[in-house]
Amino acid sequence: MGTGLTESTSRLRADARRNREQIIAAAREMFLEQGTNASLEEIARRAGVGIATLYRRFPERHTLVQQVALENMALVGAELDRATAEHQDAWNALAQVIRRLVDLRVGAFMPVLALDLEEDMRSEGGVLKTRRDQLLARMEQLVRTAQQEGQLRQAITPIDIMLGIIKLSRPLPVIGAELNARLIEQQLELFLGSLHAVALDASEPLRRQRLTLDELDRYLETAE
Amino acid sequence: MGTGLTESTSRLRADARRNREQIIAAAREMFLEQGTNASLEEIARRAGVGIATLYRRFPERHTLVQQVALENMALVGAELDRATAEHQDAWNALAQVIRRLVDLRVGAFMPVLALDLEEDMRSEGGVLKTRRDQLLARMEQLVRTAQQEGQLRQAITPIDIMLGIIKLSRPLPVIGAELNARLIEQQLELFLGSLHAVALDASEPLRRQRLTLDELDRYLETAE
Amino acid sequence: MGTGLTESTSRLRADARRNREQIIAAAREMFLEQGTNASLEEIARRAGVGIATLYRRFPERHTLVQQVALENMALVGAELDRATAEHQDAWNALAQVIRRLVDLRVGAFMPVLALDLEEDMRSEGGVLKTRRDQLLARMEQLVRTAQQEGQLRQAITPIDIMLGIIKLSRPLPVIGAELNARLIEQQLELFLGSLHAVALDASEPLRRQRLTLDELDRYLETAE
Amino acid sequence: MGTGLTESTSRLRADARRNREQIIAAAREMFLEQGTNASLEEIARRAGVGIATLYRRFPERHTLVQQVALENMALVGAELDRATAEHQDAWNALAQVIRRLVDLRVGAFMPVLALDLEEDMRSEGGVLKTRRDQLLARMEQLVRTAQQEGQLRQAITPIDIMLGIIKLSRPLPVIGAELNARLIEQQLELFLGSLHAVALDASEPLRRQRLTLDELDRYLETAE
DNA sequence: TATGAATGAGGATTCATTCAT
DNA sequence: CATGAATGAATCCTCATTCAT
Repeated sequence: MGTGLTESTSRLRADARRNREQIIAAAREMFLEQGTNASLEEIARRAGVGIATLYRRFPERHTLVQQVALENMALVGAELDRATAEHQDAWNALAQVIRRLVDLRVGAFMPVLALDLEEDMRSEGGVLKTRRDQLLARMEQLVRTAQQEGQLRQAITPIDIMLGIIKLSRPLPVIGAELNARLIEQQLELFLGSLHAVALDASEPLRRQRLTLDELDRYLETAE
Repeated sequence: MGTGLTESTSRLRADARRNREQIIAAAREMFLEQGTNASLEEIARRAGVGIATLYRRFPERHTLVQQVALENMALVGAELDRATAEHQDAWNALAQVIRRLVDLRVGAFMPVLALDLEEDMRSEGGVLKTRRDQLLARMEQLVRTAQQEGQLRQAITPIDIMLGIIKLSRPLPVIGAELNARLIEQQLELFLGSLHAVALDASEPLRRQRLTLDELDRYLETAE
Repeated sequence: MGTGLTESTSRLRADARRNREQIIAAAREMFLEQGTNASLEEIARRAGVGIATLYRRFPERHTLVQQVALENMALVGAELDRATAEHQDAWNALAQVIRRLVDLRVGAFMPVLALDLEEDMRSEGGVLKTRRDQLLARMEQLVRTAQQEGQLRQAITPIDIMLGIIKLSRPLPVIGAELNARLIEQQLELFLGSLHAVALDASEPLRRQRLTLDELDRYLETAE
Repeated sequence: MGTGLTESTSRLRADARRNREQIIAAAREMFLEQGTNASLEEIARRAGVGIATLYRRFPERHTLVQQVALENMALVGAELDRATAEHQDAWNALAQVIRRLVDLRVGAFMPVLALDLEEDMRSEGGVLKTRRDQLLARMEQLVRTAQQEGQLRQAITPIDIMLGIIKLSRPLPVIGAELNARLIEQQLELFLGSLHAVALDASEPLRRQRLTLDELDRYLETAE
């Protein structure tokens, strides 16, 4: 319920808060395009603020990455609530949450794994770690239930799921956010299929739009 | 057969050839550790040559990446031969080839996708493109056959497979080559499972060693 | 008496005066540790006020340096009174004043020399210059008398004395205030000896604690 | 004799060596004017080379400071030889060496004391430390002998001498090299006087040109 | 009046890339 | 051919200083 970092935020001056939000928005974009090593100066430029303003809010690159991740996690938390409310069975709830985590690219903001404890533990009471562990705990719960339901393959571990999310989320360099989005969508259902335990009919279609080679080429040409 | 870049190579002086090989070996290492944006100067250093020597052989970073990829592809070509020779059924041959491509991290050297046509077409007669298309053609053949066999899900396209290979191959930054190897291995069988059409028993184990959270943490601690 | 800056000070609101004093205290500390180029923001932080508050009181770094020096000078003025009251002979009075000036590090706050006339003349009626000239005048008086007494070497000028004080007072960077204090003490008596005219017995001890190499090393190790 | 760093230098390409020398010359100037934290970019500019060239030769600021100090020390070593050859008595030899050390501003290049062991020990086999210790050893020898001769005050330690040299050598900021030179000269003889054990006649003049207040003011005005 | 916010400028440092030997 | 030298451009980061609340 909105504790922690988010609170201190609400005491900012109006203009400062707007700046903060613009920076985070720009950062999310850039990180998704170029990875978390994207140029901070470029982020500031896109956000329409001076570089020093960015540094005032986020003294280290790490802090900025964290905040973006945190905001995403908050969203995911809400989605978890919704997914469990909307779905009777654990498998469908789990699948929906995975889709959300991938859509928000949460994994893209955890370069040294979602499991990179080191930095997080130090920083401000480990808020990020705490949040992530809450998510993980709920996910583990879903995993176990889904396996009891017989819908999730027994061999799957939460690590598999986090890793899959991270690998899916990481953007390929150079090709731009749009194509990356298309590619991620392309692979997502495949990944979900690899988790699902139900007997697959060889001919069963994937729940997605098919990406053709032609379409791919068209993206690459415009990206150039 | 054997056209293109490889040929000109054989006309190099003995020492020049040795240099070339050392550079490529060093580059492969560095690219796997740090991605294809790794410092060229550092590559030259590891190879034991001057930076200018590297530039003489590989006038652009792109050229170097290509060469590493090419060498890998040659190996994969051979593996394709072997796989089809060794396996009666297309599915098992395909699976073996995918394993090889991932093991060699071919995808890691295709930052702008294996499908990045643009640069390749310009460069020296598009050797890379040609080679890749040969591989793709053979792979498409396998895909179709495996689907006729009823072993490969109908919905799968060659693009899915290439994308999967690329995403699997890309190393996560910072955590080192060793842990990356472990993680890739971890996900590989999962990916193969997502392709396979056979009815899965929910309890069927994956063909792999399970990575535990503890083990993961141990890696991260030493990496630090 | 009591003209200039000091007066306007007394008209400040109570809290404003407290702020002013805290800033000056923090500034003295920082200047002694890091020189007069120390970060103003850090000074404000130590003083517990906002940076803008500091700027309101001291629109330029120069002003702040001046004020610290001025406060010190006031103290020294009082010491001059006391020294001449307590000592019959000019030499001992002079020596005591020099000790006080060094102890208060007056010289450390005169980066462009106590003799830097330029800035001072412009600033608020040259208060600093006036005060300093008063001190210098009294010191010159002492110098002349001490020379007539035959206790101070004839060749010595007030400039020598001011210079000596300044050079002694300036802290060496990086090594911290404590070791600097020790080193200054170490050299002070040596300096006084260089002024004194009395025939020195080669074996006469200096009035000070001897600093050994070992002790010095210990300081440096902890400072690290 | 000429071992260590100096040698590797001689294998540089002709133009590279010239650059190196220009950088060191510019650095010496700047360090004397502004201290060892002077802007490296400005040094490169004055030396007429690009900033990266400076970094190639001197990867850390520390290295550059060291080299300047080393070159000075080599000169001082030679002077030590000459001083002991030219002077029968230890006192006069010692005094001459002190004058040389101050003239070359050796102390100005030892911000954390000539005794700053830490950094030096790490760097390239501690060449600087070795050199300095050689000088110190010879100086200690002179100190002892001069005390036995009855010319040097018993209470004086080598630390006193090094400290004096350092404090004398450190330039006052802002006022430029020329005035600093004048001021140092002004105080040098005073310092030597503080060491000497002979009975001083109160009226004995110092061996130096007297600096008047008027002259000082003239310097400051032009410096502005 | 007191404050935090915002900003630009300047310095450090690293690389890709071209040149001279 | 092989090399090391030189360079500029880009980024990170810190401060002094001014503005808006």
